[in-house]
Amino acid sequence: MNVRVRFAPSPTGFLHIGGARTALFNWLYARHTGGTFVLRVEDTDVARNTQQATDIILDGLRWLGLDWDEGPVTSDPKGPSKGDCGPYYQSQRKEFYARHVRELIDKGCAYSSEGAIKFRMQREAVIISDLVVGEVRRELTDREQVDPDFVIVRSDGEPVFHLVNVLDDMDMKITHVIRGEDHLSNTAKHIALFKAFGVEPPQYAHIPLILNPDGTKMSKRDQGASLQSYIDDGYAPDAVINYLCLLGWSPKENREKLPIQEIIQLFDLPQVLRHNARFDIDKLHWLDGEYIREMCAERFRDLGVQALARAGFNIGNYSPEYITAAMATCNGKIKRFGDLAAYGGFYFTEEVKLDSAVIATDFTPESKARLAVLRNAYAQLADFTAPLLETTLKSVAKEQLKIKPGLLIHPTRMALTGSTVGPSLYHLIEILGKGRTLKRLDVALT
RNA sequence: GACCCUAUCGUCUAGCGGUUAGGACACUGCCCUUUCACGGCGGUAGCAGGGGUUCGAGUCCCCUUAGGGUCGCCA
Repeated sequence: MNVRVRFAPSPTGFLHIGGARTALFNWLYARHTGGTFVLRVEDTDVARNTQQATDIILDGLRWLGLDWDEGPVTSDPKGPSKGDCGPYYQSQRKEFYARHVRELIDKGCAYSSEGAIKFRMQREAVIISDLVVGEVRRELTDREQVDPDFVIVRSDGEPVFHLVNVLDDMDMKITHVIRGEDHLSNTAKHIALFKAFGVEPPQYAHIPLILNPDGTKMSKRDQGASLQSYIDDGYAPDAVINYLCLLGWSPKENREKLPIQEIIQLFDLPQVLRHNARFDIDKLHWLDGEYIREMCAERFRDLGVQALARAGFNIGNYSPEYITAAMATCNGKIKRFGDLAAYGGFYFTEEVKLDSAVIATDFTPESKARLAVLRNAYAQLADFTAPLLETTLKSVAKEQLKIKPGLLIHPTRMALTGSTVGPSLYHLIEILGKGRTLKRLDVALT
């Protein structure tokens, strides 16, 4: 059987991290089985859905590297698409829905009620055979006992989610519906709808939800709910993907970090866990650091430059060689690119900001006197390279000042970078160059 | 209120009747070290509770409790 799965987001203006994982699991299953990954945009709510909102979805999926085999090419509902089951925007499928609603009415499966059209739902329990959860016998709730029928077309003529979702899955020949567990109860309605159309329902796989760290449902407004926040904080997409895979699924054998190709190979639906998982930002942070550390110098530099540009640095003012060298000293030291500005931003600003508290503690008259000695020693160096900078500093400390190098190292770092943490001191000085180094030392000495 | 799902360290998980209950993140002790980070060696911490089944239960069954989801003219 040719597997066909789909991700069917509604353009609400942001891509939920849980939605991103649903997309990921669909994508993984498609890639694992050699099937087809379809993207369908459920833009039935005209008032709320804008092209801009759709771009957020498309760009988010692209950022994650989740390419779709069928679906829209642009955020324009009337624009081009790939695949034979289009249009892939629900706003463009009105005729199709209307036709099938008539079919339901003709069959006696649906009827008008107060201007809306309702589906005649069965009263018996529905058996849902789920690849993840197992067999579920879904009984009617007390309210449903009173009226099991549900609206499929609103009184304003707009078809509702349950109907269009089923109709499109049917039309797009979706074989496996992989979605959040919040849809499990609704699946009874969907199965009944499929039956009414005389079509065999797809296989279902309801995956557990991603919860907040405190165990509550992660809603739009919660911290970290939007994929955009991870993009903004400078996480690497492959790290985010890897982390998301670890929520509700395990590669076993005590493995945590593994390449996407291997995940594709190992991933399968029956092994997906049944219980919800809390989002652990600390672990993502760690994983991201692992990915960043293994980046080649070029990728690190390029992503670093992007992050600094986002943070407002004018890196265009510096030479490519300078940028490359500066970035090389930060490579492997940060855990996410959002931290780069604080870590290596001093390379790209002409004035180091020293707060008054630091000046009071680090630049006492005593330490200033020591710094002045170092400044003069450095001023006489013709060769401003790391090994010489190191031996010079150490000899100034030990032989001239008779102190431990650390007492000189720390104020020097503070004067040059404005921070107690940062890249290797001597390499940083070499890159900064004699001009900037002396200038910054002078500023600290005043 | 009803219906559905779920339950191993704080968190993510391995475990699929017999284990000293393993790993990772986080936290933490020591070592390394010019900072930070990395790395190395340790440590704290878990089977929600109660009944069964069984020679034997984290693993199977039931109940309770707790958490999550659903019951919309939202998706």
